[in-house]
Amino acid sequence: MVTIADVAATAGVGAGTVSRVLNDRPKVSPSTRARVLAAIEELEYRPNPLARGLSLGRCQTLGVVVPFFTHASAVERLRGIVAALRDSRYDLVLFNVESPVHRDEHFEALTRRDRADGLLVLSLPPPPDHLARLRAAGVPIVLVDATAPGVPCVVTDDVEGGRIATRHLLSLGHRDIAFIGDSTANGFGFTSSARREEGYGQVLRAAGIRVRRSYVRHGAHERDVAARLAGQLLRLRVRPTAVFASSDVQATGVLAAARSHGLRVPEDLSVVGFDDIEISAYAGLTTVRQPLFDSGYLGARHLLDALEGGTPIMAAEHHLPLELVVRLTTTKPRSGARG
Amino acid sequence: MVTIADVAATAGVGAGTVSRVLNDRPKVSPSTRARVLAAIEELEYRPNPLARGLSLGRCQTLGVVVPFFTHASAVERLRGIVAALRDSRYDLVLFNVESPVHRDEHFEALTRRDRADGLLVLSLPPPPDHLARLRAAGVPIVLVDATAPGVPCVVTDDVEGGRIATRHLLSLGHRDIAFIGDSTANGFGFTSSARREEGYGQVLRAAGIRVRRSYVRHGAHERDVAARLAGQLLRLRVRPTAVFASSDVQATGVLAAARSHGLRVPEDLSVVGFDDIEISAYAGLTTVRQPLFDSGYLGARHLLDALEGGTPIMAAEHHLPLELVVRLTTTKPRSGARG
DNA sequence: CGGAAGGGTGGAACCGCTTCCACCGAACCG
DNA sequence: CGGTTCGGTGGAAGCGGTTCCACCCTTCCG
Repeated sequence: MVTIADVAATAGVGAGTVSRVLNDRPKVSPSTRARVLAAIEELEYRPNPLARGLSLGRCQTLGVVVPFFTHASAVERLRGIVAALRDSRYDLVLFNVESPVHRDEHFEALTRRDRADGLLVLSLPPPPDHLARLRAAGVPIVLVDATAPGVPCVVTDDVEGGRIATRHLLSLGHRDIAFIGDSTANGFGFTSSARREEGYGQVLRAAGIRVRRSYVRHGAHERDVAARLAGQLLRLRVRPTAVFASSDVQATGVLAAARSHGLRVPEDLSVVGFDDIEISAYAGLTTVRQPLFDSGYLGARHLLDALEGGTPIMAAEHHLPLELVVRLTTTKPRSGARG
Repeated sequence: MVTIADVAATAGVGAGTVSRVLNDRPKVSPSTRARVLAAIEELEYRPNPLARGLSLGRCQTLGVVVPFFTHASAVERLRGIVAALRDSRYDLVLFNVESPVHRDEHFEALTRRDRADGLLVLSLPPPPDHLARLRAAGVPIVLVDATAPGVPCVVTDDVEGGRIATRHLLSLGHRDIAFIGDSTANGFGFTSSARREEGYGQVLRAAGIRVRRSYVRHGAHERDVAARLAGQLLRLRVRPTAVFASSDVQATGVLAAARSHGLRVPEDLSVVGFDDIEISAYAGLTTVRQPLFDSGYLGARHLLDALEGGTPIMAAEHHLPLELVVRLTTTKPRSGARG
């Protein structure tokens, strides 16, 4: 393995000079620089990132903590992150989280600059104690789809998103609108679903519609679970004419349930999702679109800027817009659908 | 930042002793060990992975090179890899590839033990020159869904998969069976699709059916592209009664095309896919299932064993089984469908 | 009872890089 | 023309670990 000393010897200079050339520092004469570059070329020298990292106190690595990274929305956010990192010198290290224990282990490990130079956390509010330690250790951190006091984040207005979806159904004439969202006791502190539900409730109440307990169902963020919950809704005496699911994955579960109950969508049941993941266009799903790719991209750029600019990261909230995408799963309720 | 020297001072021992305790080496008396552990506890000491890596010549990192990591099949394989790494000490560094240049850059960077201790390459046959350099540098490598001479790999029999799908359609009574696969000139050397096509051709010829040129279409591995190609097929004078798509993503494109041409599936058109990704069950797609999760898991385990056992990795081929999953998109052709 | 053997230990050297400091020589100034 | 200044450079120190070697102190054996 060829080292900086070999290059120095070949070029007939000192190691320090080679280092200066490598890092584009001034104070190297053009002729020396050329000689060093020639030696690097000749020996096919590549700096050892570990040694560099040890010396510099950083490791050219960005940690991404992401719960259930195989979920379509997480993948799309990751895509944005990868795109942002594409032209940087940073590698992406993936920390998947599938349980709170899991999450704590990762945060534990990442509470030091030597594991990752910066942290991108998706959809997961870091526990306060970890956050405090991260701050103390000076590890820059950006949250995407989550918030914490004093931490920069990229978010959308989930409450407003809930309002948008519900207003859409309301404006079509629906009054019996159900909601399917994540378990409130998910152990991670995910809040998106609850906030969307909040918007749903606000709009209904503003329209003078009581939010029935039986119309609001919670379960794990999975298609099958959502399908089961939807099945329960569809068997109620007063069946809802529309369902707002707090994610597209759950919405497709609702579609499956409707199908297996012999109900046509949208004639018998309108369905609105949230996210606009790739499958949604294919499924013709009406949904509230949030810019998933952009959220990852912006979060990563924000982190990179802080890292490269050396400025302490600003605790700003970056808000991304939401947009109703009307496709084929929503329409007016049939007259007399009730009862 | 607390270092090994701090721990040594606190415990009243030398740095070497602390290191021995950390690495569970013998030749440390129980009492000394206890004292060191107490000091570690007290100071909340965590070894610096960079320093450790520099000294040891490895970095506790596994590189995963994956083209288009957002594709559902890649995500599922990644899930297997992450699961296998879960209880190891290795971090996962993701190298996404979206162009051959891209690929070469990554391989270039990874041709040294200091970037990753081992390499997992998905669906991508490494170019021979890179392979030679990797081998020279002693970087263990395992291929998943790809092969290269002398490199261990985890694969399925794609030719057989093509046969399975085509036999299924044939046994239902179809004779006009089209194929939609990846571009042959994809620049990456992907071969899965071509091998599935090979199996398709073998079965047809064995049944005495000529493979029509017009029934075989190639394009980028995307739903929309597949939908466009399927549209071309559906407008042919002699319309095929069945389509075998070389992946489920492409199969869903075919489904979309059928829908927009007013054709019912499976009555008017049977469709078989390949992979059995998550969406396939939802879409009711008949497909050839390959164990994606397992492929990632096994590949990673294989690599970890080699890394931890220190044994030079065996250049074995690990074959994973294929299985026909019949759902709702295939049935007998309507009599007189031809013409 | 002296010497060999060997467990237990401290500390120096080393991994490959960055950076600081000392130093050299040329240019510039009074 | 001697003394600053400053661009350019070599080399040592340091980053935080691991490992090797030397050494000490028992223990055991002849």
